[in-house]
Amino acid sequence: MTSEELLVVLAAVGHAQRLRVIAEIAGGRMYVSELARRLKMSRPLLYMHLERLEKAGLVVGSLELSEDGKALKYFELGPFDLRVNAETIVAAVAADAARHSDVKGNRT
Amino acid sequence: MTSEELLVVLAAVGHAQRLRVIAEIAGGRMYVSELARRLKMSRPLLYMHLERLEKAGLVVGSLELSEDGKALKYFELGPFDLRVNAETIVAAVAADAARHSDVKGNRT
DNA sequence: GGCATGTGTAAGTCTGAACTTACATGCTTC
DNA sequence: GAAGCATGTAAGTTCAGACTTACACATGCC
Repeated sequence: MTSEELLVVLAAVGHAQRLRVIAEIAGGRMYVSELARRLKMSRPLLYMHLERLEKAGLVVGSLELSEDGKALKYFELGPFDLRVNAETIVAAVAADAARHSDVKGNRT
Repeated sequence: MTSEELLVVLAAVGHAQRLRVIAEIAGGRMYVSELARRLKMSRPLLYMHLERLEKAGLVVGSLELSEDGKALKYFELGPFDLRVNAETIVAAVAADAARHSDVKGNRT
């Protein structure tokens, strides 16, 4: 895992609103508008956060059609279990250095 | 652990420069100016990052006197091993809610 | 004294993320 | 066709954090 990949996750999870989003979704999948009401957050804002979380692989969204024909975008938690310690971080940063010297796909 | 405490750590670690700082210090304790040279980062900037990391408990600083009388501020890694998963996050957010209702120190 | 090396901080800029308001679209139901 | 509820996005503002330059101060050495 490169530090870039690690950062995407850490930066995504390092925000109060997004922690709340994750905690809420952890209780079960939910569509965006419903989630916005629960968290008392504007929908566009929630949208932004969800995008960020999704890019980090922390949540997964899927657009579905409800029985009464409404399009609902459901989100649920993606599987993640990250360990944050010196070892993880050193490995990630080292992976960057490796990638930089690894210009043409040759491995060390 | 409240989400606030969790956020201090996650936000601290969720930054490229600070990951580099941690990775560098992981190789052994080092004083600020030396660290700044290694990372090719201005000292005041590094200072800011170190403060942030220290507040999060990720690094520990100690001002020491070198043999030739110079004051050197050494930093080393603090012990940390954080698990980032749904469980951790839910627990942290729940801790907040508990604290809010827990106005007078009574526990649920 | 002057220069090197170190710590510590103040003040300012600048950029990107967070957040708001607003509007487009689509589908039902009355 | 108007109202209600949903998704999706565009445009603007606001603000905190990142970053720079600059300075004050101390010590050791030539």
